[in-house]
Amino acid sequence: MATTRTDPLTLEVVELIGTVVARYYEEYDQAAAAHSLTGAQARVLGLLSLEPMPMRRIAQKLKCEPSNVTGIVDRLETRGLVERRPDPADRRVKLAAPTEKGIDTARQLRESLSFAREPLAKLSDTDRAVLRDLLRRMLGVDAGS
Amino acid sequence: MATTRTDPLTLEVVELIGTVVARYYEEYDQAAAAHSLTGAQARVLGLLSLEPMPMRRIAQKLKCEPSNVTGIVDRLETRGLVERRPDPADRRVKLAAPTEKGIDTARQLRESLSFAREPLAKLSDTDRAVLRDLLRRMLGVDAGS
DNA sequence: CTGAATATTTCATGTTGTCAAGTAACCGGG
DNA sequence: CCCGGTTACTTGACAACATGAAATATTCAG
Repeated sequence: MATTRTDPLTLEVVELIGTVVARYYEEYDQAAAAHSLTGAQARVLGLLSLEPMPMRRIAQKLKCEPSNVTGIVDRLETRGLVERRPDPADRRVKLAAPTEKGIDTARQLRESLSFAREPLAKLSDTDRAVLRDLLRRMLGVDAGS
Repeated sequence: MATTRTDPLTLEVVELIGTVVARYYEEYDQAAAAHSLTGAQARVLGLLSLEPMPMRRIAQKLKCEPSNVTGIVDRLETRGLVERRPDPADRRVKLAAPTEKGIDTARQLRESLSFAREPLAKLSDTDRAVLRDLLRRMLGVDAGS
């Protein structure tokens, strides 16, 4: 622990990761803003474009209160990007699902996210594989995932 | 660009980085919350603990409007963590500087940020050096920085 | 000295976030 | 069947964060 604070290598890596995080958010918000969406709205729309899901689960994914999701989905619904459907299996549940327009917007969003291109383009395939392995180990992800 | 969307290796790396970003923010907010600070407040306090600076510059660092910074510094000032000082060189400018209590809080915050320890501890020194080099190249940072 | 530019604040407004309370629906044991 | 506990979602009140426009004070160039 004393090591952690004083080790310059670790400090630099942490700082670099901080820079990556900042750039990631910056690009994400920019891409969202280009569609007049906030970051939170873009994130929810992205989630739903993979698979419609109950409000509850959106809150779990976003790590926030369900009441918060109500508002975000409200705004997406007002803009015609998302709709609420009843869950045939449980009438308490409302499934949020993207409309066609929502799916299209989500696709454009994904494509305009230059993060995947810009910084990673500077690395060779081998480099990327090494980076992947390091990140996996760092995050404790098993290779199968 | 078609490459970017279809290359599974790149996609996985982007996803891993997304996970890193999420975990980074999660830990940051947790550490801040432990001191009853919001993420934004902790970030500003961290900035100022390195060096007092004008409101304007805080806004530039945070990439937000100066009027926003007014509120955040207001709240930090109310809690006695930060104070506004006149800039002797320019009477328009107000320098935000941490109080002793603020410096102490910032130090505790830095130390409680386990991100540096937890995930990176899983890597050897050699691994960390490789990771550092990859991130540097990815971000286009010159080694001297 | 005058007028443009800069630093900060204030105000109005909208989004995100929490928490507590309310409504509707499920589900188990009697 | 029905009753109590749980779950899903919404609503309302409130704080923080974010933007933009307008106001104030100061600097600076001409």
